[in-house]
Amino acid sequence: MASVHSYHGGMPTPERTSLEEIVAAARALLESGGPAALTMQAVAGRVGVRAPSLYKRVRNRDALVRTVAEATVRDLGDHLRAAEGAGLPGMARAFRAFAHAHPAGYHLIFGWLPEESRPDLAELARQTEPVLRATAELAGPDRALEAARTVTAWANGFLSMELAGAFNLGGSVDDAFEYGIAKLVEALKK
Amino acid sequence: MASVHSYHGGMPTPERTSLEEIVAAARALLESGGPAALTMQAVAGRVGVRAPSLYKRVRNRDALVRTVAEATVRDLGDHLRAAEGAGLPGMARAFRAFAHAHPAGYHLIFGWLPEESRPDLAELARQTEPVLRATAELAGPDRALEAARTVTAWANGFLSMELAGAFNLGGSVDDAFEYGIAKLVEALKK
DNA sequence: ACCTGAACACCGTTCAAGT
DNA sequence: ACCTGAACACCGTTCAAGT
Repeated sequence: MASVHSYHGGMPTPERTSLEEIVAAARALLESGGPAALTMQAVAGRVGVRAPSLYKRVRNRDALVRTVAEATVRDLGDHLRAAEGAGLPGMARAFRAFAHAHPAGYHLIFGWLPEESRPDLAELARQTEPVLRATAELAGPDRALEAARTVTAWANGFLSMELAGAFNLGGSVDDAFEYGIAKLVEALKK
Repeated sequence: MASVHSYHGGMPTPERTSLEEIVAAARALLESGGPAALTMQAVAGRVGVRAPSLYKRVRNRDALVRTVAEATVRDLGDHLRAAEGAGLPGMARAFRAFAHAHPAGYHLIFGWLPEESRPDLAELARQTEPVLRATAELAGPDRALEAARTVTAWANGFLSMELAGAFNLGGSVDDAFEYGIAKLVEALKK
C-alpha cells in the first residue's frame, strides 16, 4: 500500500544516502586531505548526491564535523577499553597507535575548533574512564582525577607534538614515549 | 632628487602599511574572533588598504598565518626566558599564563595546520631551550632531551585540554596543574 | 519526501589599469 | 612603486521547483 507521506498519489523519492554514509565519507575525506578537503560538495559527491541534499541530514558543516569528532571519540574509547588489561602503559601505547592511524580525527578531538564543532566533553570523559580506573589504582582514589589529567595531558601533548613533527630534530621518539610513560607511572604511585 | 624607481618623472606611491602592521592586525583578529576571523579582507580593512595590496607583503594567507605563528613562538620564548630563574615549575606556570593570554596564538604553535602555515620547528626548539637546560640539570645530560619532551608534552597537552574545556567537569584545574608539575619534577630527578 | 539547479554572500587570489 | 576595481574560482547555505 502507498505511504501516507506520498504527494498526491506518487511514490516518495527513495533515500539515496544516509547519515552513516555521510559521516563515513567525511571521515575519509578528512583523513586523506585534511580539514580543507572536507567540503560539503566533496562529501556530497562521494555519497552520490548534490551538496544541498546533505542539509536534510546535517544542520551544517560545523555540525557534520562535530558528528565526525564524536564518532572518533567513540573509536578512541573502544581502543582504550581493548587495551585496559595492559595497564596504563598499554593504554598509552593504544592511544598513540590510534592517533597515528587517524591523525586528522585525533586533532578533531583535542584541537581547537569552533564551539559548534567540538565533541561533547561528557562523552569524552566517559570514553576515557579506563584511564581513570587505572590511575585510581595507581595513585589512590583521592588523587585519581589529578593523576588521570596528568597522564592524558602528557599523552595528548606528546601526540600533538609528534604529529606536528616537533620531535624530528634528534633523538628517538619511541624512546621519549617509553621514558615518559615509565616516569609517569613511577611518579603517580601512591 | 627623484628616486630612480619613479615612473617617468612622478612620485612613487608612499607605503600605506607595513608587514609589522599587517601581522599585528592578523594577531588581533585571530585572538578576538578565532581563525575564521583572520580573513585577508579583515586584515586589509584594519590596516587601511584593500585586500589585494596585502599580496605585496605576504605570499598568501597561509604564509601570513605562519608569520603570526612564528611571532608567537618568539613571544613564548621571551616568556620562558623571563621565567628561567623560577625553575621548571616557574616556566610551566609562565607557559600556562602565556597560553591563557594568547589562546588562539598558542593553538597556532601546537595545533594542526596546513604545512604552509606551520612555524619553523628549529626556531621552536631554540625558543624552548630554557626548558632543555632545566631538564638537563634535573635529569642529567643523557636524559635531558627525553625529560624535556616529557615536560613540554605534558604542559602542551594540559593547556590544549584546559582551553578546550576538557577539565571543566569537576575538580580544580589549578590543583591538577600543580600536582602534575610537582610529580614530573619528582619523577625526572636523576 | 527527498532531491536538484539556481542563486546569494563571502572567501582567496590574480591582474590590468591607475597614480 | 604601490594601490585598486574588477574578475575568477570556490566555498557554505537557502529555496523554489521538480518528481
